[in-house]
Amino acid sequence: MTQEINRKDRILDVAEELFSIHGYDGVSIRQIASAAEVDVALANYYFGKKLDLFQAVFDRRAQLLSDTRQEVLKREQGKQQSLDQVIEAFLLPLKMAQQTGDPGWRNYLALLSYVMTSPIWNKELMGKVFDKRVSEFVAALKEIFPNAQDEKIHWCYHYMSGALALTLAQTGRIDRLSKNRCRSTDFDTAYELMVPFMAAGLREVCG
Amino acid sequence: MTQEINRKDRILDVAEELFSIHGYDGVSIRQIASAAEVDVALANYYFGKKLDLFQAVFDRRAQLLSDTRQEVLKREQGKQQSLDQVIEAFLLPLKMAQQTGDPGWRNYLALLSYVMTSPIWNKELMGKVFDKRVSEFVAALKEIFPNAQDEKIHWCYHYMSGALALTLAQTGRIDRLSKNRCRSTDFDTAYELMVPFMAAGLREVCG
DNA sequence: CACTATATTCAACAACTGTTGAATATACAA
DNA sequence: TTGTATATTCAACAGTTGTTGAATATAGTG
Repeated sequence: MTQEINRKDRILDVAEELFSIHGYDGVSIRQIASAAEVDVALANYYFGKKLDLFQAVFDRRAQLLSDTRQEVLKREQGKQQSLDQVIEAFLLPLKMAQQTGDPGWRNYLALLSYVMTSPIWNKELMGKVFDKRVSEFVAALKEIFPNAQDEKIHWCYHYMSGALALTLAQTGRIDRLSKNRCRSTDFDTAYELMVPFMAAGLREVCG
Repeated sequence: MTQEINRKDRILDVAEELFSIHGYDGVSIRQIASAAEVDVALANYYFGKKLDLFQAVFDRRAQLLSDTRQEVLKREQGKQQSLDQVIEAFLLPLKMAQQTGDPGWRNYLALLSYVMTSPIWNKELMGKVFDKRVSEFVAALKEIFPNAQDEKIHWCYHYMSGALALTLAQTGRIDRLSKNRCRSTDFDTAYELMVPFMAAGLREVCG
């Protein structure tokens, strides 16, 4: 036996991967069950309806991610941080998730991108867990730029959020455009350059 | 009669809207036909398979958008442009599309966002029409930053592309986070702030 | 052993899916 | 008028969808 993992988790893992690639409507429960080598009815037994399964997949790592983010922000709090440090702290949990080497996390980040960019899922799923942490991040930005208009700060976060979402999606487009000089899977470089890029943009618009 | 539009175009319009919201797998041909007040078989008569219909929807405005982009770039060529001007020229076709006031264009831009962020569709659809213009844009950036590493320029474009994609998606998230101080539908402000933001980021990373 | 809660399978349901071929209608040219 | 190309409808197909209830197995407890 290669790995001793229970069926319930295997269903979650497979669903996570397939949903992240094909989206909610692009995957059937039967496909998930088949890939997980499990009977169709078993997915229903554990998770209920298809929507609940999707929710369960999303929730599993969402809370963990949000908690890490809160922890990092609290740790750095009151330290008179620079703009670069604030941004870095915001990105750190994602960096950590990827650095575990767990392919499940990589799939989840792609799923997160799918949810972030979908007009339907965004409202339903992002609000519950992530919006609170984002508001804290925006508040930290406001402290750094006390004279900036709220709207400008929010638009800047929007740009950063978009850049992040496309990174997490791992579409392979940057590989194609750069003739393989850059890799969609190279999160390290993506984060490393993102920090000074976003900091400069913020200073320009809000400074 | 309120509007005299032929059924073929009406199918395209409806498909464009529904695909942009629910994605390819989230919409059935029957839903499209029903919303277009047309028989199911008629969609097949005009466009063939479902995949061909999706392709037709995507292609209809893609070429127009790419052509406008090329035209703008050519017009501005050899004018010793500033970085801001180059970025503005790149965004101009999208701005123009939105300023027509045609809701169809708005739907299409959301569909474009869906394609840009999907690992599956990206490869298949973005390459044919858009990648060429993007390469020209990246080349223009290289002229401005002749000493910058190729990879850095590509990553910067990646960030810009992500910010753009999330804007086109109109998810409503910025409305929620900013307590309605900002609007997802406010493309004018989004573009206006995006230019200095991206220019500053580029200068920081590539300058 | 018997009892019980959990886990898993099987078979089936009604609804919906994309697609098609034949039948019918419409428009237009000769 | 007739002939013909285009447009539109209708009915049906085989396959897939999410979901469920009953049957069976398994594991753990007394």
